[in-house]
Amino acid sequence: MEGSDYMTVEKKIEYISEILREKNISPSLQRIQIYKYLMENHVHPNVDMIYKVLVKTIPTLSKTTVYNTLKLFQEKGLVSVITIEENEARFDINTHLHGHFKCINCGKIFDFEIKELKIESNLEKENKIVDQQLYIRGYCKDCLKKMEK
Amino acid sequence: MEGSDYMTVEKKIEYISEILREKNISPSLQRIQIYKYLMENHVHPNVDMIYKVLVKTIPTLSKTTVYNTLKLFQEKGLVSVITIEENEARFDINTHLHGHFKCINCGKIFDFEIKELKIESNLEKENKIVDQQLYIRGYCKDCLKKMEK
DNA sequence: ATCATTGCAAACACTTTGCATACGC
DNA sequence: GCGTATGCAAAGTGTTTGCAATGAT
Repeated sequence: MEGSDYMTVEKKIEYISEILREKNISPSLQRIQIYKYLMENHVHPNVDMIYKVLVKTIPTLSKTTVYNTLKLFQEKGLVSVITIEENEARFDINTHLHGHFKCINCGKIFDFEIKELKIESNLEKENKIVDQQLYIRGYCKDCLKKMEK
Repeated sequence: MEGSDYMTVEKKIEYISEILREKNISPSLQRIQIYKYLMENHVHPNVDMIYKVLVKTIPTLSKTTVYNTLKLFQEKGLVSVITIEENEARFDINTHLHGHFKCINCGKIFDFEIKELKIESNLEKENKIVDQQLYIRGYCKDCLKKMEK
């Protein structure tokens, strides 16, 4: 729901609280703010990025809480973990299926659209799919231009 | 080339040496054995699994060498890194595009076939793709059966 | 008062780095 | 003999764990 951009802060907090309650998560300040950050910043942040931004408004915040909360969100299907980086987890609010491209030169990660994806029909029938991720690694447009010079 | 299953050890070593030389990698004992292991064991091993098996035949082997070698192979496009696990890298000989399913209950990882995949045409035109990975996380057939009971 | 949540500090595990030793042409 | 490859030990880094303090009902 992208209409959330136009909500007042209070309405947004109530909206997020409701999402959390639906998943049986009690809406604490920390949890609301972490969800709000992910909702407003589709930048595939890692734990440190989330922590550094939120600790400014919640000075007592600890990284453990960020870890705990993201793990909880993940278990409840609210966020998906992007493991395209080899050394750290990144997080994204669960939206429709889309791919992630990572530039192996500048490190940038961006989304791309998946138009069609067909896999073995048995896989979907026999197993229970929780999460799908398509990763592409390579050199991005901008880096290719710089390399030509 | 699956005919490699029927090769004598000597022929296989010569075959691997040639693959390495083509990529400007001097075929040392360690490098050959690591490549051979990946060629014969499509089990998406992590560094430790490779190390523990090979140290039996190469007692002086160190994990650093396994790390170095896999990084080199990766740079030269001989192996692809599977980052479906959140805490460790796994490795696979580069073959045709296929997906990896990871059971979030038992931890098993297995391959599946991708029948069709269409992404934004601009992505392929404008950027240079080096590696593609499709990951699906969920509950596998066997674990679902056990859960029913 | 009780149970859940938070957060500090220490422990863990995978990976990288620095540097000395050994190897190969 | 000289450049490359190897491997040990130490350091680095993201993440988890144990447990005490805090907060909510």
